[in-house]
Amino acid sequence: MKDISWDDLRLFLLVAETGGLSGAARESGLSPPTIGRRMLALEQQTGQALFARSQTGYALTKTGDALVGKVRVMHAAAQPVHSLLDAAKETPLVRLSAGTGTALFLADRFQQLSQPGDPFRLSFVTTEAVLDIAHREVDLGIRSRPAQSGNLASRKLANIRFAPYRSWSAGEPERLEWVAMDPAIARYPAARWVHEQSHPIRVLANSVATIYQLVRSGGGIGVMPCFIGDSDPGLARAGPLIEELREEQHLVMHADDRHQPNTRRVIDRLATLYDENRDLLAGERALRG
Amino acid sequence: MKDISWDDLRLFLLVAETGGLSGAARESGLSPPTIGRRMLALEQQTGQALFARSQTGYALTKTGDALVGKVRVMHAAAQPVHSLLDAAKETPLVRLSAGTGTALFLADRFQQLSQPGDPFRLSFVTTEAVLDIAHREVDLGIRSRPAQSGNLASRKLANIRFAPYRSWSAGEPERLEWVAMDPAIARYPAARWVHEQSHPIRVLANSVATIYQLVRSGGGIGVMPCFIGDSDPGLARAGPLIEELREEQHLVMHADDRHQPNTRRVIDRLATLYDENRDLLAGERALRG
DNA sequence: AAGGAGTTTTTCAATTTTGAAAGATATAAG
DNA sequence: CTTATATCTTTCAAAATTGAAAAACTCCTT
Repeated sequence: MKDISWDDLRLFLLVAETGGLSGAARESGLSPPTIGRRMLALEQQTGQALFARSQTGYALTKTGDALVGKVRVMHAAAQPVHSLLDAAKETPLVRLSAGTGTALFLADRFQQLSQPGDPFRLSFVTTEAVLDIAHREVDLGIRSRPAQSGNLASRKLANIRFAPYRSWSAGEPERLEWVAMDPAIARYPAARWVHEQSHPIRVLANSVATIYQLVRSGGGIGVMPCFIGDSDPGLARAGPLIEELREEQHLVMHADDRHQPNTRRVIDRLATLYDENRDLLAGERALRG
Repeated sequence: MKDISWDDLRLFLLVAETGGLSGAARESGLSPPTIGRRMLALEQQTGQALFARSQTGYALTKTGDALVGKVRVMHAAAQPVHSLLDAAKETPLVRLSAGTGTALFLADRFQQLSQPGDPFRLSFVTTEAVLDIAHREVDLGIRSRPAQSGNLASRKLANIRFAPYRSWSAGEPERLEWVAMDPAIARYPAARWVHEQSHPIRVLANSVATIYQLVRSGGGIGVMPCFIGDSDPGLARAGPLIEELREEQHLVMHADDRHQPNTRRVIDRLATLYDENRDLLAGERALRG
């Protein structure tokens, strides 16, 4: 395999955590010479020294130090794989995934989505990551793009506009610096836009909800969807609608679930909610400018 | 290696995505017979049929379907490993990690943490996951436990109390159902507490911030730290402080960073902020009950 | 200072994995 | 219906990996 072996990364993590080959050997069931060789091969393949080797064990280099943090994340992501085989019994849930910004919007109107007497529970999965509906990570997802693969279906919910916002009490926009998404994780045009201007950036965040909170508390100007900014009387627009930033929101579902009663109900309610708020989503309900 | 090979999981993902052995072979550089064998071995090791095999390719079984979603998450988690070697140049950041609930508290008081003229930028990493400070995932973390490993240092910030909250406008607490953390991911006592009572649960969420938002919009009663609930005039306590739920917050840092000027500054500011809000954090500043 | 424990590295034979080639099968096109 | 194409499975020899054993080294205890 031309790519770096995931198994080697896993061994790397064990060596790093135990501080040597013997410890990693105990954990993995492989022999110390095998592990030593694979770490050497990993270093050669990557062209990076990951360890400072000594008779008493392996210490991480600076690069190794940085790498181990990222491999831990991988390791954490592998845990659900193991859990899968202990498949727990299912409780009737409808899992709805949305980004943190959209979740703010939905939570405020939650009463329309989940009602007393419903024969299911709604589970909000609030994340900036895109979870896989085709493979049942969640049941429904609110996405910026329609379904693309054959076993997914989607329904367009709305057009979304963006504008810069500031706290109403924050003073003159010209004096304010900006709140931005961390460029290392900025994935959408709206997340990247600030970095493409020459605005001074004061603070970074890793989610739309955090940007909203920072702006709300006077942290500066932040770009966010109008449905967030225009819903909060404590915020004011700090400039016009941003023409380049137009998104759509689509409700994506597994095609097999469209007519499943509980999911159907949530779908219909979402459609109604979005319909009633069409102008807010489109940036036509500015409270303050 | 006694555990399931990560490389096999990766191949599994390739087979699933391409629909067969040839596609996976093209992507991986391995031969079709090799991949076929490894998938067979994976199935045998796990005791699960992951594929429906045919002359025209491999289709996923239901179990395979469920598994592929989780392997995708692993795959996504592996991306930063690759990025690491293209180490971008560093901009002076101080990365502060906090859970979504704590991030709400900090964002509201952001002006105390980051000030004009600072020679660094603050990067909020808002997550419910515990990021690794020893290995430089973040610079500072607000944790419920003090530092335990030798190369970390910590400083206690506060004692934290919890109470149930409802929206002030939501009506009689006795009639309300509860908003809870999804038990599948509930890690702390505060997240599990609701499930240990006999309260009817109306909706699940995956973060403290989402619980807060849901409660705020009348979704029901939710347990949250007092520093969140008592900071919002729109919320009221729905019962007394919960005696069983007491947490501490500690500021954890890499021992080498304690005296690094930018980090030092953030540390001192956090300490001051927490000191000034000691009573709020301890549940002694109830707005409404 | 000597001995013991623990760790890493090297050597070599055994075991495992791999891919080339051949065979089998399904599907599409003529 | 026949032929061509694409894909998967099986066989076998070559290549790669592995672990046992021995050697080398460091650190700690007596």
